Amino acid sequence: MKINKDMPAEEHSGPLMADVARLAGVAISTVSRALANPGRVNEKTRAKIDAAAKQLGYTPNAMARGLRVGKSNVVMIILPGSLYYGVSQVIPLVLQGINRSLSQNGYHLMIANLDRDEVSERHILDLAFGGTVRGAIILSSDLPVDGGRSLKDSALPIVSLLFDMSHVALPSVVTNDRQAVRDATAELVALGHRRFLYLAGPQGNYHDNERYLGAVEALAAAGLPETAIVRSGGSLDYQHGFQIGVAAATEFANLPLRPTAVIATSDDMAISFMSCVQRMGWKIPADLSIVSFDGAPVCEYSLPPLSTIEQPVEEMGQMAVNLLMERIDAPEKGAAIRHVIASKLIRRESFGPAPLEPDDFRSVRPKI
Amino acid sequence: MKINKDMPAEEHSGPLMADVARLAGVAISTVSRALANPGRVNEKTRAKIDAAAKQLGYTPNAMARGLRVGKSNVVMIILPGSLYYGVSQVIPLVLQGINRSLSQNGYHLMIANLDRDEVSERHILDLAFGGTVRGAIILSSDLPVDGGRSLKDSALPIVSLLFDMSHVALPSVVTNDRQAVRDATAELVALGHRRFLYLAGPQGNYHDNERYLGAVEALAAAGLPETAIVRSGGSLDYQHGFQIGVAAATEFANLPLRPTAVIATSDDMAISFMSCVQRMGWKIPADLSIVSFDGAPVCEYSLPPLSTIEQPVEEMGQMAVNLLMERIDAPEKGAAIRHVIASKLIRRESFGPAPLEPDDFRSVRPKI
DNA sequence: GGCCGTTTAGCAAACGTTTGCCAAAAATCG
DNA sequence: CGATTTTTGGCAAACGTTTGCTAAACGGCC
Repeated sequence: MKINKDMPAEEHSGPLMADVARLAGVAISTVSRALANPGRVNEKTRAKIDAAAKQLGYTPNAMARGLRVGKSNVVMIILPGSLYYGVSQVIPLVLQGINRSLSQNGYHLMIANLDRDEVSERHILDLAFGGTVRGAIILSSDLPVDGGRSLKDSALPIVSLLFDMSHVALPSVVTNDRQAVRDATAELVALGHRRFLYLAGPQGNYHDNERYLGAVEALAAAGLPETAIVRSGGSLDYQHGFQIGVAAATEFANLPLRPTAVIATSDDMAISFMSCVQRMGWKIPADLSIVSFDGAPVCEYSLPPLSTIEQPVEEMGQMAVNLLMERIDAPEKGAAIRHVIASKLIRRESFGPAPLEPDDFRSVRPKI
Repeated sequence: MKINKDMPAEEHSGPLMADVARLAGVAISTVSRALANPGRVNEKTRAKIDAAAKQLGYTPNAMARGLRVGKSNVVMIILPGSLYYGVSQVIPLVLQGINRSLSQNGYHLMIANLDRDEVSERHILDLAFGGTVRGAIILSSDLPVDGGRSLKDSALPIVSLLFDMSHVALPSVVTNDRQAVRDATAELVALGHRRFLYLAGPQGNYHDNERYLGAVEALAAAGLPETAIVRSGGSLDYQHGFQIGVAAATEFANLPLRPTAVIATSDDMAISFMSCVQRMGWKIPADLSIVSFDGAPVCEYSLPPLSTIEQPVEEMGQMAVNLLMERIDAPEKGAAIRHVIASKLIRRESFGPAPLEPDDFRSVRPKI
């Protein structure tokens, strides 16, 4: 007779492996082996066990297995906090791509939001150090820290997506931002543009630096002075990119020497910028060419359709997962590799030749 | 002497509760009580334990705890599959809202994609029956099923978000779609509109029915015939809503009796529709009024700004989480309640009086 | 029938917690 | 100061798997 000294799981619903074993007339260990290690067990018994399992609707308890083998089958994605500055348009695609790849590898996806508060950082570290997750994909340039613990110190395999974190030893999947902007800017120069406006994202953002540098390099290569480009935005105070575009529009309107081409760090800000300046009376692309970043589907349907430098996020997500899987299988293998995926400029109508400059272009302002 | 017969966790990184206990000079059980049950332990010992834990960087193993107590602290969100038909714009907001609420309750968020394939359904059921998740929030109208097992049969607390699933005993958080469309349509009627186009989402979608009925009811109330509204779209073949809008635009152009007002099931399709018809030469809102659904931030920056019926998704997510928490705490309490949250029409420029009808309106077609 | 090679049964020890129960200590009271 | 009540600490058994080991069962072969 069994003495029930403690009473933990009063509501433990499902069938156990022991039930399957009983029904199939085999030992528990055989069931375990049949379900996990193929080949370790006779095909006939295996079929019997499978049938029994199906009949009972048996599902192995993931926590028990995880505890025993010391591994989980969950990967977390750490999203930048409060949030999604420019990339809100593209987040669902990222998630979908990553989730699909993980599924194929038998993993599940957990979301962690890196808000700027202590609680969220603690939660992330609890997941990392508490054995809940097996690996992480991070979409932010700073790693969470909380009282002594730091993600960096964890043994957790991590790969960085969109941001280049190879300098802190994280394998990173990025696009060739700088190159892409350089090319796009060069094209704009070839189209006659001589004055540029750059819409920046959050201060110090990795992409910002890269992209801005790309533009600057292209100007230098064309023999244009550095003053040919004006940088706008760069505040962290905005909830999302749209607001940056709105602010930039008024800034644009007040510039004494108005640029004829705009390069935006994200589609969000380009869309709102474009909307505002058009309502102020400028024509796109007649007065102003615009090109932005991310390749959000909605760009195709703005007025005019927005040229954007597409980040192939699905492909990138897949690659990030692959890298993570490698890291999981062989933790020490390979130092931080930077994988660069080519982004490509999708040319749409927002992109055209520079307007002819009237002699008094300084005072030119369209009538509404 | 300890015999090491099996060798499971070769790489077990972190400190254990036993280490904390040793460092603090107390028993393991005391540590456990100190960390979990406040008040069950002397304040002084507690401080000692906290210090020791922090010094070691100790994080409790979630799987061990979960196994012992028979509960996890993970909730999954089941997203409609291949996917995000119309709501892609709004998914990040939903996720963020839900994640924030869950965090406050000490839960983590796991993503499950309900693609239409067997693998994804199996994964979801593994999560549900394998004890990995403690509850689920579902954004789809059909529940996953896989060989014998069905989500419906699981003891898992589930709440439905956006879709009314109260008829299958799931607490549901929805907006008053029908009412909102009825009101919006009535307003359009009052503005002189007499012919409507309705852009539908995937066939049989709950929202579609509701919203379409709302429009029909408004027409009936105004004494207009049912033929006053034309229904377009409704195919499942499109990857996302944008394509529905494009297809609807050509359909619109070919209608002999052109509608003067358009009601779209999602912002996505409204945006692409609007873009297309404007490029064909129609003026919005002069020739055509448009109103859509979801309240995506981007609507504010379309040209013209798009009127949209906002679904307060953050609030809805929060409510869904609250309902789920109730269900978790008291599984049998309360049958399937339907919580209706008011959506509100955000009136923007895409919404205006009906154009004056020339006598030969049948042949009217703007010149480009 | 004896021998050998596969399979499977059975056992038991983990994995790292939580928790009921009892003993010990501390606090309170007469 | 001893007795009684309250609080706190420690022991050990679970939670549901996996896995190494040994021994037994089974089948085929000479």
